[in-house]
Amino acid sequence: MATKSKPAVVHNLPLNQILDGDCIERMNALPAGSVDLIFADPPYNLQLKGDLHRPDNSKVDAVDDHWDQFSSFAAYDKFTREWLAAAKRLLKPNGAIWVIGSYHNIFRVGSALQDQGYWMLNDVVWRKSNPMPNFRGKRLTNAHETLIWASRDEDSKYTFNYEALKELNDGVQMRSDWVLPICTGHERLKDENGDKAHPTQKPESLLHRVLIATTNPGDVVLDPFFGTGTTGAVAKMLGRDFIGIEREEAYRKVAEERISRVRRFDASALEITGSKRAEPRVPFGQVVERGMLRPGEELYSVGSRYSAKVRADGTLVGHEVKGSIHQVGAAYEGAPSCNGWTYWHFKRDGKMIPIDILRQQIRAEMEADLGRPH
Amino acid sequence: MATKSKPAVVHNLPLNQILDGDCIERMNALPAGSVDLIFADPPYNLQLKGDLHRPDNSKVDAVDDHWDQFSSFAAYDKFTREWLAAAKRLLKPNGAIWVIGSYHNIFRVGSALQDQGYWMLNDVVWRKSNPMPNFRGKRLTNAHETLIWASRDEDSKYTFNYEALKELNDGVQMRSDWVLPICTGHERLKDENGDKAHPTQKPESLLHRVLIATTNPGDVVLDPFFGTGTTGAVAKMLGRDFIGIEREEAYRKVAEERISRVRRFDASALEITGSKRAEPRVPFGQVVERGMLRPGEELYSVGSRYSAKVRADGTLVGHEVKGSIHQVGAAYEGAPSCNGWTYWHFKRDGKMIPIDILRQQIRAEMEADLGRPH
DNA sequence: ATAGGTTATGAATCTCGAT
DNA sequence: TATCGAGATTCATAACCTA
Repeated sequence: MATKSKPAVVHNLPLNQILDGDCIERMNALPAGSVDLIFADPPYNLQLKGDLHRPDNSKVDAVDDHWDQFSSFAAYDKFTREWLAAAKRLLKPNGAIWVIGSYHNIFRVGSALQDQGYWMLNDVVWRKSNPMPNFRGKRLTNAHETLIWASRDEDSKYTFNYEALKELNDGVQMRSDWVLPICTGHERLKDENGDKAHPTQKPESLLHRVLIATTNPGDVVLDPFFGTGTTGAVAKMLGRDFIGIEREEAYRKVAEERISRVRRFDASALEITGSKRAEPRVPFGQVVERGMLRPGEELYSVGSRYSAKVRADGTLVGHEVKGSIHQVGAAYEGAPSCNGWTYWHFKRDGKMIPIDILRQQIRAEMEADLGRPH
Repeated sequence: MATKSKPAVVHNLPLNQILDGDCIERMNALPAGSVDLIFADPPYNLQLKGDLHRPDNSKVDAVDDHWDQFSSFAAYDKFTREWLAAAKRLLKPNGAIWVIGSYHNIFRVGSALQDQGYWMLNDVVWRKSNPMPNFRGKRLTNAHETLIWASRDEDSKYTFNYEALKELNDGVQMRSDWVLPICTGHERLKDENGDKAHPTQKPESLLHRVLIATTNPGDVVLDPFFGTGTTGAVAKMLGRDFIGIEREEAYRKVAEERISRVRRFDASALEITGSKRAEPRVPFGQVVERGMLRPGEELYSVGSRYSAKVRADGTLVGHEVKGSIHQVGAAYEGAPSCNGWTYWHFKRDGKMIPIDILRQQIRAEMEADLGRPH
């Protein structure tokens, strides 16, 4: 219960500390209307059945911790409504909340927020640049999580640093979808055995954006599911005060140690994120989906030597070959590889036009598009 | 109520028609368990206060239609639960549903789906490449909408064309975030005055992806909030049957006219990349029976690390193990399972050849026998 | 030292038909 | 309805290892 970097005086709040115990009881013991922002990463209530193995037969290290077990939706809803009510009481009138979740729980959380009179400002999609794939090929890769940003009341004058976020986003408005990598490498905290200290540690980049967007220096940020303390670490860096609540001793210990190592940034030291992006990859299927080429339409190689027909899934069928634009081109040419974008042409008004033109159109739209997060 | 392109016989379903009236009543009048997929774009229950003006003072043409007005969350929930229940009754046991929405309503919809026993498969984010900017700078640009894909029951054997979607995405598995432009240009339907015919017309590219992913040709797709008929138009193109329900006369008229102009793609363009799971099963014993491998011959794992001997009944004997090609491979690797077809190799002229080659030969012969060239 | 190849791993509601 | 066994299935990134 240490990790102090500043005396706790205002409202008698236990600032920059990690409280132990149950988050609902702890929140109810704090003074009402004293917190500027709450960031919450509650249990997701995953309902996993058996083990899952990768195609190489290695076992996936699943989230099977006791704190993620609920007996029913009703039990999960009860828990959710109780902690959200405690959170609302704690917020200042102009305070706001962020909650992160997946499709297992976020719809329950969102409904509860609305029912309790929170005012939804945005739902934000964290698009993971490196998600875990779907190993059995039975669903889409679960490549995102959802955050809800809501103010305490409909008429709250919430904090939103529009200009700062615009700067973070190369001068255009920040969108509701954020591309950020998951937490790995040195940032990922390990326990004594070298295993991950927490199964669901969030990346600091995510908290960085949340806190820059919706708090000011000196604000009090509370995290009722503190875990290994990402919220506290980023809050300290950015000159915000935090209050953490975490009932697992092991997590608290890791978090305290972590936060003690964090240095507060100079006011001038705010991070610049200006990584150049490679040209975005455009799947040929998008050309078909967007109706730029129709299923059934013929494509031709240079000189019309070969032709193949477009299918609805973005593959080609030719003479005894089918596959991607690259594969069919390579097969015809007897070559090990082939750039289908420059190889294939379509006919318009008697003219042969390379399909790469269509890719360029799509890329132009993507460029024109507002917002290039990250 | 026309737009027929095929006689309605199966189950006496009104195929390829647009029904008028209330969607709940209409759905309840159709036979239970008769529909493969439901795509629903229900009212979003937007809570707009006054008019919204752009910085140049032009007025934003908001969704303020009477059908989007609900007096409370309770009223919206009641409506949602009623139409979802009617939809569930209509679905075949292996049927599935898609619902699209925004943060105003999707949390209500998601909770209702879970409460009614639908089984969530993915939430999908439609990331708009060209969203409307946020004019007031008080929030993030609302640049996405959310779709929920759920099967009727937890144990439904739902349709998912994994390989086709992988092709659509340039050979890597499709993710849960889809970047697609909003509906504009020629695709956006206009009324007699040149105004948009429907405030929330969805892009055909979105429906294309949904229908390719989760239906097969000939499936019946129902859309209870048909609007201007994007679902019907794309279903017709892709050789699926549709049933539309729409209570607004004006929308029905636009939709009928629109769908009548759509041409179905020919069958060969609708064939998509298939699944290996659908290939006929070949017992390893057939390889031995046909003399492609002889009893007593040695098989080797990759790198010749392990070997085993073929027996006359199509089992293998190795070092202290015997059983199927899969069992012996799994035992050697200490793995929970093993695909013996790709694990084992035989030697010919000093080269190691995977036994899966032999299975492919047998399958090719089986195809030839059926008189189906290719 | 560097380049290149190999291995490890991440909030996951992850098979299906025959018996 | 439960059990059994065939056999289908992965992407991005960082750490580690080898030449």
